[in-house]
Amino acid sequence: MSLKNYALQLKRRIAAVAAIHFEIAAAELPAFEVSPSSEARFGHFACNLAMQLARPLKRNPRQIAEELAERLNIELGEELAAPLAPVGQGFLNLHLSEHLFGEAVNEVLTGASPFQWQAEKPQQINLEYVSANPTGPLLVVNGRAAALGSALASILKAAGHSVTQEYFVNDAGTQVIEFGKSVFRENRDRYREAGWEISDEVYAWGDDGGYAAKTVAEVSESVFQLREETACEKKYTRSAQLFEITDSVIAQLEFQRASLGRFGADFQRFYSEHLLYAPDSRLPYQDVLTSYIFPEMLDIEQVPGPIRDAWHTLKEHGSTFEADGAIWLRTTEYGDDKDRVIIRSNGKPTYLLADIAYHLNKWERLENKDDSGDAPLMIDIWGPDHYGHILPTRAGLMAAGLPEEALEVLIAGWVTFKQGEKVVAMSKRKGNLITLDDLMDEVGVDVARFLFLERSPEAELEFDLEMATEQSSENPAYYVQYAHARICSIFSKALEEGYSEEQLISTELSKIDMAPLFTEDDAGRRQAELLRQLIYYPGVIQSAARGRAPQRLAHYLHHLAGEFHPWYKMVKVLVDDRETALARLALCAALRKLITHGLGLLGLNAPESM
RNA sequence: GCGCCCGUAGCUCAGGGGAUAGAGCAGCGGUCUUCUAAACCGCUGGUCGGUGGUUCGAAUCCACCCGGGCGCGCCA
Repeated sequence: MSLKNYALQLKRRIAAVAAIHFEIAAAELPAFEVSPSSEARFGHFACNLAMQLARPLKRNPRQIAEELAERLNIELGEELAAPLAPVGQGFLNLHLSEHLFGEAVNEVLTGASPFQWQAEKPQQINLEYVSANPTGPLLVVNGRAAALGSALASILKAAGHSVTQEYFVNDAGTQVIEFGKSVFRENRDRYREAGWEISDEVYAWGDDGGYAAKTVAEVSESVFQLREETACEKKYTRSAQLFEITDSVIAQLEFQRASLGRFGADFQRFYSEHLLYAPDSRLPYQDVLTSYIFPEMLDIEQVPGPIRDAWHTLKEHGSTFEADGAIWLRTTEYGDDKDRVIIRSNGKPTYLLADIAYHLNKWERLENKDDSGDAPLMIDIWGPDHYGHILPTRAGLMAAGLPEEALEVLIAGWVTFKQGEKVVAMSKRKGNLITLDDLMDEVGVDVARFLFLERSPEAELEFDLEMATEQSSENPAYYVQYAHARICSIFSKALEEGYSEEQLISTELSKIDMAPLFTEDDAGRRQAELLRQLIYYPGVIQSAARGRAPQRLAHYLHHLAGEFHPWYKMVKVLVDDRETALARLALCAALRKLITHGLGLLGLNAPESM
């Protein structure tokens, strides 16, 4: 039995048998499933083909199932623990032979990467997530996107795809000016106290910065230190304002990167928006701002970067028109409900054009990288306030000649907070927000990640801070991790009790006969159940990848731990009967490997003790 | 008004055509002399928002309605 695609193989064999028996071309067979059985009494896999055939054959599904069962009993032979027989309206439940589980455990214990799936159509995927403005610390919503994106990246890789994780830095919008002003507002008195010369006119520049003191506090401190350390003369001039802006943005990005690293989000690339104006550092960041962002008017033809190329591409495709002094894109031709401005009447590009340029750039990089011929894919994870942006962006990409499926957008749903009974409202302007760093300090990385990941991505999520902190011992993340710690503890104990190191390594345990596990008592039933869950694991990864649904993996692990703990309580692994003990140790070793792997995909640790 | 998301146990949420709808928390009662009690066992808790439809089969798909959230800028 190959653990990884056993269900798929079964399905193919069943399809082949059915096609011959019912004289239907294989391609004409109705869609059917060989899916994990919902309950242990329904065996290991359930097949609904007979029910699906009822309509095309215009026959009773039970009868179809009878005939199918007869054929399959010959085909599957000794792989089945009991002959197939129709159940309910025509289910065929496959009860697998015990010896297959020995093979499965063997594969888990000896395989280099036993859960790594070989995708039928491996894709080059660019996964972009978080991409918060560099104008403040990362917030909890960003944390949700970070958990989601990094877990999804791992899951997609485990499902056989190739994934690049990317972060878009919005460092070329008017917000960065606001941010620089706000930082200056916090720092100007500090400068003066430290003996800096600042004219009243320059001082007033910070008056109307739009960001709250708390939001810019961390960066202000850091920029002030930088000035003190690097200034030739203590004079704050008008031109120093430019550096107040760029240094603030750069410092903020560094803080964000630190938070992301601590949270376990591993990006291969941070793509700065200002590169869309001037790529390959042809112009330093400061010059991009002064040349293209600060001026009131802009001639886009003078912009040397991808943002102009994107405009040209759209124009060449005949998708643009001029009206009211602005350049518009005919997004309505691709399903949008209104056309969109891409170049304002002052010549400056809108965010939509920048976003199109950025995605075209990503797409080019993907195509250059992909030599397999399979369609590459861009997946973006956006905040919930960007729903309205999906249609225009996709329409823009289609207008530039990309296929509709090129971009897939996932929305990370709202996160609200509850402190006991009170709902905590957050506002960026007021500055009473909870940052990702706050959250990590309060509940820890593992708990935060698990709480985010066990929810479906787009649904709203209410985060009960009291529950996550005070009652953290009853947290689902710990519940799964504790299962792992207990298994590790069993192995330590085994060494104390006279088992040798050599005896307990995976390659040795893989040779153990698993037959002692299949007893007729409660212990045997629970052991069979653990093995049943074990063989579903690769399918769970596959399903989580295909559905972009990390919560399926989180729930699976939770459920598996929920099978393990009662068994652990009821059954002693290190019993006197050596054969039973070794079989149970082999089971534990396989479960440990699985849990470590699964937690790893979600970005959680698998601690050896707790 | 148009579009998207959501409505499932007291609370927070899974399940998104399949069999008797699940978990955590909260509540009640038990369990450490035995590999970790961050655990286990038992009990309590549901018209899956409503009404119609499609289907052998609907919490799941479709239509309409009710309720909650968000989006509909020459902002990002």
